[in-house]
Amino acid sequence: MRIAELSERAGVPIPTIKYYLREGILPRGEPTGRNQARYGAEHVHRLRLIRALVTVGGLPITTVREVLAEVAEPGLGLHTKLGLVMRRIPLVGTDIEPEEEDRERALAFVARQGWFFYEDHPAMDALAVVLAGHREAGHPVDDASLDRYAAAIEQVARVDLDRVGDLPTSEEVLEAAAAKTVLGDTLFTVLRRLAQIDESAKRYLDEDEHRSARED
Amino acid sequence: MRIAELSERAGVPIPTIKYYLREGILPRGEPTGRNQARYGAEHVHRLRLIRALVTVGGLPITTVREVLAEVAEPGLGLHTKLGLVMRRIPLVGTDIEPEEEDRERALAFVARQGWFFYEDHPAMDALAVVLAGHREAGHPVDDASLDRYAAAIEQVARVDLDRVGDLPTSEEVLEAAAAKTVLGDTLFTVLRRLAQIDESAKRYLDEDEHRSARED
DNA sequence: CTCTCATGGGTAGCAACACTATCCATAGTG
DNA sequence: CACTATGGATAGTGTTGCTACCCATGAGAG
Repeated sequence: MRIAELSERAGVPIPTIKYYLREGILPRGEPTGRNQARYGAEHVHRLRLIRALVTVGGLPITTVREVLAEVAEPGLGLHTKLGLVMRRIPLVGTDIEPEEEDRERALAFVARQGWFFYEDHPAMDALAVVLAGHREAGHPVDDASLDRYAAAIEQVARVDLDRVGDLPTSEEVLEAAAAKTVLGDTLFTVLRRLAQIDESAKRYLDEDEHRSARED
Repeated sequence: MRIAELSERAGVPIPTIKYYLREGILPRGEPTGRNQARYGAEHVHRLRLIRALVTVGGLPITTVREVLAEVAEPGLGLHTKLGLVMRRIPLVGTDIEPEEEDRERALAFVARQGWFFYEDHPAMDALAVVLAGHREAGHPVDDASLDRYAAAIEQVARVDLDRVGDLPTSEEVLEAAAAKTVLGDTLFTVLRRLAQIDESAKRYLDEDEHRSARED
């Protein structure tokens, strides 16, 4: 197919497709002449993936390029490779500089959970930054809450990894992992909000009704 | 204190403070003359809160204004008010239009969990959008995974609401809830990444080591 | 009281980001 | 053979979150 059909099928405007081609996040089609190229189903799939990562996952274009390039790069074991892909996905817009105190809490936390971790992993930095952010905002997180979160999150990570492993090629595993991580972050945020609504309703809804009854 | 000291204590440059004043997300100081005003500790606190919401939570400035304005607005019961504050916090950059199928799955999901919900709540739309995103990206989420996520998230929401309720004034409760929701989204993402690393290590690290041993 | 520098307030400018629009030589198509 | 579509490049646009500059006024040092 040519660009018009690709645009049609993926639901992405032609100028945007050209932009992605320029940026190297969508591979060029197979050239069939000086100014013609043929695109395939994999281009449609890639475009839809990019759109989802950008709009739903909120990933910057440059990161999409890095992540997809890393996925395509062959070699190494699955855990190692997965780790490399994950490192590309940004976690926090660093501007807040964590104190030593925050870094120590981050380390103590993972140690307390008995989690396997790398001391210099960006996610560890990010944890320190987030703890610092809470503290600076005047709403610090206490260790007890952190530990209760951790117990729940372990379940989540188990689900995350469960279905991914049995895909045929390691490139498919990596793409699925990247997509499910990025989109899963958003999914997760949404589910948390829904669960909060439920929890808040269970705790305070009666109260509110009594209150508005009193106000009548 | 005057602006220089405020800037110093909050760690925010003077031009940025002026910008926040213009945008109405930082209240004006008490005027002491035609071009003088006095700022207090509450301004320092507010500035730090704004910085955390923007840099760690990734909230747009306009949303910060809306959220803080909503928190300051008095009246109504706590659940109702909390709901109004939460509605201000954006969940997804809508560009993907969910299919009927996605909306139905979203509704079926909350019904299956027995969660209290509002059919037209932005979080319900967001869930449909996220499900659509996964599907369009070629990595749909199955109901079984969704349900397992839900079980874990219920725990999280319980922790979220546990410590907030016993603050003295309802404005404090609301600010805390808003801050912990926004910053908590980021915290959560980071914890998930750390838990994924642990889970991936537990599953694949041995494999990787054997593999690199074979490659020696 | 005067000199100097800081302040509040406003307007304009800037860098990054994610597209869009325009242009042009060439290809495919009726 | 006319005429639209294509690939490729270069330039422009709108939004966001600041940053720089300007100016009249005010505070504080000497």
